[in-house]
Amino acid sequence: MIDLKYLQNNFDEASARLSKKGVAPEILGNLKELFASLKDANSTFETKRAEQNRLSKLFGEYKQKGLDTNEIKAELDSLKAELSKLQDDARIANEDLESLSLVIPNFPDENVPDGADEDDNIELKKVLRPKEFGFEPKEHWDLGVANEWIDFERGVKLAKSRFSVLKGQGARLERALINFFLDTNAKAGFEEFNLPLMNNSNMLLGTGQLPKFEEDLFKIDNEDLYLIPTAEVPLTNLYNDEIIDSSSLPILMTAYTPCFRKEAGSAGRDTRGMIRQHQFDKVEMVAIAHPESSDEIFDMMVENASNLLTQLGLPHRLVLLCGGDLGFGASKTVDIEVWLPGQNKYREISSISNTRDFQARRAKIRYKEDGKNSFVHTLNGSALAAGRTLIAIMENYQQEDGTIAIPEALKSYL
RNA sequence: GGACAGUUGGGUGAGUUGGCUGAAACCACAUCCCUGCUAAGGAUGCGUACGGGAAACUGUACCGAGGGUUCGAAUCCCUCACUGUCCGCCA
Repeated sequence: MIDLKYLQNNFDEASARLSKKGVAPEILGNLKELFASLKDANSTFETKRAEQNRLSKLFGEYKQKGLDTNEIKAELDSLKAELSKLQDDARIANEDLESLSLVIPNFPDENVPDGADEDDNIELKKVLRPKEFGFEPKEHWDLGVANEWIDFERGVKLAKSRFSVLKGQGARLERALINFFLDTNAKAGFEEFNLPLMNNSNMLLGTGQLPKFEEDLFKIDNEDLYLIPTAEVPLTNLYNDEIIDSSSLPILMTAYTPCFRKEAGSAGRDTRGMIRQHQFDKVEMVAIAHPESSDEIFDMMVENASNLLTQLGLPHRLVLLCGGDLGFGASKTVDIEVWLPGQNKYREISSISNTRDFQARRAKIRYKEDGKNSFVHTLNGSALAAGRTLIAIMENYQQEDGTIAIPEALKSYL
């Protein structure tokens, strides 16, 4: 959630910043008005309520002393009627404000480039050079089936399309990757967690998946529970509604979880292969940071994720997302894209974002410093998406005879 | 799934014949004093959010959530959620 006081006091600046994300100024104008009318409604209500409290107390005292209370009673009766309406007004104003403010995206950082979509993203750097194959490199779905690492048909039989089965060496390799990621993250200072894979709606609201993106989530029938689309949700919300002593910051966390996504808006995209699945394995990093150090931690997280690919010998590049491609809650995002020789292109394998205080406001995560409470900054990033890393290994380490070599860094894990 | 009990501030835990309790007491924590040796004693402070005020301070809301009764509810009533214990079932 954006800072509504800031919006109110710096409207032009705020709306210029949000236009980068394609938010129309009129919508922000509405938001500002709703905020003003909530304050109005509250203050009217509070004044009357104070009066009621005062008279009510007096009423009690009169009763005790056996004085005549008729006059006070009459006043209180009329106040009561008034208050019930004022309270409704305030409640409605609050609901209106909330329903709009929760679907307004976060401000992009100043240095986020303008742009509409991924074509306007900026490549920051390339790491490792794609190797030359002396033959035509195959795509992972061919390699996966030929080596009996992936069984697409049976995945569909068990569930539906966009589900697959890993088997034998493929399954072992993915498990090795997960362990390698977790161990490496731990060395970088991230504490490991094992988390509920279903979270309630308030948690999804906290990290920003709800209310706007409900159609992307798998919901459990008759329960206030959703399958998590990323470990960012439970990790960040570990501190939901908590106040952290500033001396404990930053808090660095990592977790392996399966992730579940409906991919509602992706019909027809990546239908073949294992790139875009309803369920996939991912190791996530989350940081809860002091606002002053969140940029530094962001860079460290990008470095850490990139380093994982480097250790695996996988060529990749870092991309700074433009305003139009930036996610709902992010103020800044660097994507890491791994080279897939079979597809002959770079594909996203990690996305590291600083949401600044956007999620912290929704999830009420604060830190206490010198007796004062302020919102923390929250950051998240994949390190890494295990399924896509497996794909990258298959395509980059394929050999002319169709078999797949094992990266040196993983050998101790197999 | 069945039965009973419970849900109060960072923790333990009073308050359940409705108003003097946003909340005792104790612990923890912070600052200070005393004192001195790895202890003890004393003083003060110490929930969150929003609003007013330069500040001191002050108004409103919050005692699991929502609704009701009442001039007034942590305290009475209803619904729901969660937790604990016992039983059943189970990896």
